[in-house]
Amino acid sequence: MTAATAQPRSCSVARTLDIVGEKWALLAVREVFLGNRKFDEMVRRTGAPRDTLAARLRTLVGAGILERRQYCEHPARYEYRLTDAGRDLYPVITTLMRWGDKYLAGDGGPPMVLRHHCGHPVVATVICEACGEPLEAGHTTPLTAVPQGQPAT
Amino acid sequence: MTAATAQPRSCSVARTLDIVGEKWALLAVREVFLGNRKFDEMVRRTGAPRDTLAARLRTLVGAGILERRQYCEHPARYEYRLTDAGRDLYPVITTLMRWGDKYLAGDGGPPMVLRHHCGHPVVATVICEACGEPLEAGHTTPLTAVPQGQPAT
DNA sequence: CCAGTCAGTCCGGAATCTGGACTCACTGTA
DNA sequence: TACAGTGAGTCCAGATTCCGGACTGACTGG
Repeated sequence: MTAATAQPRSCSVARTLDIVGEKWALLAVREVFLGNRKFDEMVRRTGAPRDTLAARLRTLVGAGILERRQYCEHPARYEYRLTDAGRDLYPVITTLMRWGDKYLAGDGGPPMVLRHHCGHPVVATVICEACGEPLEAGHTTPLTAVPQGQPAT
Repeated sequence: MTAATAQPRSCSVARTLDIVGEKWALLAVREVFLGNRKFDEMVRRTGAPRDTLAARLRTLVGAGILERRQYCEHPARYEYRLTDAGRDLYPVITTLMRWGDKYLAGDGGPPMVLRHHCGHPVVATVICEACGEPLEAGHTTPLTAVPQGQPAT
């Protein structure tokens, strides 16, 4: 057994991406955050193939991120609601959004702006909970037995 | 033309996911953050198929997130480094990590811990840059012409 | 009666993913 | 000199997934 057979790193990022690491999954969650909880509405707003979206929603429900709830008996109609775990994905969505706003906005700025209840447009910033300082790559070091390379640039 | 033909929402989240909305892409970026800049090392640490990783790295370089740099002439050897845009993905990675730490950690807690230079383990928190308050789904409302549903739960 | 909504399923072809083998061009060890 | 190992990929064929569009079934509203 040489170094070539080293096992992949076990890490929360990888585990999380196994569930939501796919375009349509996260876009479905975005839609629910925006208040669109119905299947057809999500299809229209995301542009996902109906088949694929149905599969993703099943995964998300199975993972405890969304809850499928019947809101009408005849005919049977369902809506998808965020669980606590789903609501905790909000930071992921907003940080993705901020990155896109910065690097992919065309002329005329970001295509969608959220307003925070403080009155300002939402600009999501990530801080270290302990000290309140903005998190930067160079300011963190891994604390694991698994060998790492040099700390990030 | 009925409502059924409504165009998908144009949004920074969707645009960003077109680039990094795939498991291996983000795991490759994670590796570079951890200091592993070489192709073979990334293959080992992520577990990605070499082919797929090579394709993702090309995409990431094309998108300006990574930079492919030759560090040895004979034989030709390359490493991948983060650009400014790549470094700005750190918040995305850390928020994904926090979610996984909370919902997917098995017994014995998170598989990897980062230490912030303040001395504490990193716990990434997202705040509104304007007011400093933690961002929550219920505290934001979309400001767009595109029709939305009811605000998120 | 007709159109529309809603929540999907079904289909077949296209695209992508996967693991493994293979290629060069070295370097380091025996 | 031979052999093993590293590094950065490419190539392949089979499996899987994705995609768009058509379809279903149970309604509602005009």
